[in-house]
Amino acid sequence: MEIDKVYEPQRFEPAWAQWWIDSGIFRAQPQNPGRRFSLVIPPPNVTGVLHMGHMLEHTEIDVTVRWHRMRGDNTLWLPGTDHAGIATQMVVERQLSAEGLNRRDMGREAFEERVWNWKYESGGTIKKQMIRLGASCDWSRERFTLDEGLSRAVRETFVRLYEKGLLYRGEYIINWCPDCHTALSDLEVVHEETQGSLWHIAYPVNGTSERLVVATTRPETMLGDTAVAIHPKDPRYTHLHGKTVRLPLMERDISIILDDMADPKFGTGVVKVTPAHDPNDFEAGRRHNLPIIQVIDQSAKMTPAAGPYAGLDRFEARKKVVAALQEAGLLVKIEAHNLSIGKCQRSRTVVEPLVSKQWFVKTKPLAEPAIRVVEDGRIQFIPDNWSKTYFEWMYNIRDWCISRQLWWGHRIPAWYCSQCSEVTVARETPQECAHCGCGALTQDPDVLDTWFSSGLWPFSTLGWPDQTEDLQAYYPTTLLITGFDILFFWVARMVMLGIECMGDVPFRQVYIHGLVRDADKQKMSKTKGNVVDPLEVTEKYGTDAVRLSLLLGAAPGTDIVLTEERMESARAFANKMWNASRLIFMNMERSGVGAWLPPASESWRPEALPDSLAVPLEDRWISSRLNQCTEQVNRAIEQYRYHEAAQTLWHFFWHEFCDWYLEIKKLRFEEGSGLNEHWRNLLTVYETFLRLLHPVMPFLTEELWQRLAKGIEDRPISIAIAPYPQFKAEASDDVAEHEMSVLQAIITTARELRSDVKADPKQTLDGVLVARQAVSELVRGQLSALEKLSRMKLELRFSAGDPVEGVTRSEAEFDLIARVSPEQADAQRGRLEKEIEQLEKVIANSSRQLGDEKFLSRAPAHVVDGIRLKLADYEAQLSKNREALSQ
RNA sequence: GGGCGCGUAGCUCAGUUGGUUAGAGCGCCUGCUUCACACGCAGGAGGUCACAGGUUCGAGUCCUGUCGCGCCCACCA
Repeated sequence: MEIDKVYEPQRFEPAWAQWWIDSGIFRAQPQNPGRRFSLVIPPPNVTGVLHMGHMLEHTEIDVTVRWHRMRGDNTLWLPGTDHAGIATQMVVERQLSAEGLNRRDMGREAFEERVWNWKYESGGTIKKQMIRLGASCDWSRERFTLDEGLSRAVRETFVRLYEKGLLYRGEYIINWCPDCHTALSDLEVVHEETQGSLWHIAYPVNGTSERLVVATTRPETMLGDTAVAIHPKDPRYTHLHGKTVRLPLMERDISIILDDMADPKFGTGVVKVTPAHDPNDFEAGRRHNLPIIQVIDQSAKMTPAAGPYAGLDRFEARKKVVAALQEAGLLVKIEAHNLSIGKCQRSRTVVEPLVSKQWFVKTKPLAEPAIRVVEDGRIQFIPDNWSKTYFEWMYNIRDWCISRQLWWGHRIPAWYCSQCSEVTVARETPQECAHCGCGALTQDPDVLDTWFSSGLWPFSTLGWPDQTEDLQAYYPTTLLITGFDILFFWVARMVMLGIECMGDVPFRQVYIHGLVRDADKQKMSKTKGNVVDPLEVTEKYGTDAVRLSLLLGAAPGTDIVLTEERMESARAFANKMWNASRLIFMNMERSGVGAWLPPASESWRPEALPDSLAVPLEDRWISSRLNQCTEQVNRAIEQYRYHEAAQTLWHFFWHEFCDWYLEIKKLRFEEGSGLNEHWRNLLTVYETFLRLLHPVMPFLTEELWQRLAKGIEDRPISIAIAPYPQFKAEASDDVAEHEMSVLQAIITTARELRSDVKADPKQTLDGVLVARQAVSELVRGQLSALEKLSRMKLELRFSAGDPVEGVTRSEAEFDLIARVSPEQADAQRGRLEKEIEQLEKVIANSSRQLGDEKFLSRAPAHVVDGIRLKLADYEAQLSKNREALSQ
């Protein structure tokens, strides 16, 4: 059989496997309990995978499940959100394939350049310019969206919310990005701590000689001031209430208002009020019916209302304003001041609060039931503390600005009548105004926030608003796995919209995994350049190895550190898997064992050898261990403790199956008796383990399983649809586990002994094994295995007998004596002394506890008994060691 | 300002309801190319679990405080 000595994933992982590191184990489960945790990997005929945006754009490799389904065109489709980036990439990928190219061959940079060019050519920039010129735009933007079904769902939702009065269009102050030329939701604004200044400006009070000094971080906005505010109880200023001040530079009289917004302890206690350019001031303006004067426009240039400063950039205007104030002697002082300024998440431009007409969702009525379902436990967060974060946000939620002035996205299904100015909201393009009946309708040029449509994902992907079979079967789904970075953006909105549109929660549990971070624990980001490219590392280490290292790091509540070292060690495990399999396959060939699979539905209880009717100890042992492993893995997966599952699998295979079981089986094959039964037992365990490991390493296990099962008819087409191993109480074998642990102890002791006396590795040592009565049968039966694995020629005794020259090591069940020269024996003393020291320590510890009345009376019996037993062990061993040392 | 979390071996981290000599991977040291695997095998060193109190028969684990670090949210001009 030709199998490479070193694991080379490229040889058997299909090209699309590289896209596949983040699913399989993590999936939403259909409600049908019979199909719980059926593992899915794509059948062999799948030729391409379109992946979620986070892989391509953000390159945060989150270990995420996404419910997916097959499309008729042989493409595995992971329905994601409708980010324009994905849509664009999909279009470009199609173009490439028409040209006989693919993105992997052309490399990441070339591909991204091409994506960018296409975006550019297709109108992104043109649209921007058109907006700047004030032209209307009639682009059919929906051509960029992924799915007509989703567009329908979006329109349906919009209309429903509108009809229920949960949507409104209003003039409010919103976050505006002057570079992207669009409104942003609060969440899309990132705050950055910046060193700024606090300018103190004097406003002369009319009719007095007094001046009110205001403190501001944005002096240029003073051009749009329509009031100054003082605290109603601030004794310094209350006498000025009712008077007006003269707004410097603009020479406009504005009123003095009383408002809580002015904090007497901050600055001078006087606040300038610019309703057009500050959210706080906007609210204050509403309260006091102040006029709104917009002095900065959508491109962050000063408007004609700014008088002499019109046309200037806002930062330029700031300098000029400050200079003019200085000249007028109205600039009292400038203080250094740290403030956090809002920047656009996408373009990093400083956000300008602007008053404009936008669509908003009333979120309070949506948030209330969304809070309740988490309180009631109908949705459960894992780890649970995320629900606190969720509540925190939900309780303080503010209305959600959903209109965007971007060139892609779902267009808002609202039309404005040029006759009566009323709004018509409709699922399909209306022919006439719903209010006056005229036909002069213009559709709202804006599109919806991408998270609006993303929030519909749990049911829009299932065919909603149609009542499809999918919807019946899969909504609500059981589990969502995601990163906390989109808890508010996405998860919270799915919950709100799911309850609103479907009347039920979209999922029962939300598993929040950590973010993947680099070796320095930094969040991966393109700008930092610390991105681990999944394509590169899967190419280098293999998909399964990358996946395994992600899983090993995926402890709940912690971030996942992805380093080359971890991936190397995961690859080493894959290689171990590969080579152990090689050993098995080569020996199968040698023994003339053909393809073979155990009956999948049956227990893996090992079979007896015909000659003795005895079941080989190693088979009973490994079966019991595998059963334990199965239980632990199943439980770990159920509890989302993936790192534990992966580690358990690792330990079982490497340190039990390979280190002990295969080593013993190799000896059996040398002996050459009862081969069929040995094979049957070995392959049963091996095959079961492949199935157990499959969700963690889908490709490797599929490959090995297919080789094992080659030529067998009437079997599952893939390991993926073979049943997942389950714990079987009757498969536990405590006797075998104990007996095996004795054998392991003897062999380990022998190896330590060899090492201590610096025995030549090639030399077989002579020795005596004194076994206690309880294990006499065992060691007699397993003598040849003991001798080979310990490289000792052992004389078996069941009582001390004649004294033996050499070094002695003792355990509860046996003494092991190696015949060595006195010089070699001396080398052993160090270990004995150290062991004695340790034993004395733990004995003192245990004795102290057992002598403590309070401990005896209050500790549970099993703890006390456990310590008693241990103490007896320690003492026995201590005396043996002292004896050995005194020889 | 509010909220969440972290500090355990040189490094990266596990440690489930408090209980018997605190674990893993990587790295390090010694020996070994033994015909599955040097991406390996065998053996080994290395931790007063950030610090200080408290609860308890018993604390890495629970409570309080201190120090150090990280993240999220927030309209202090």
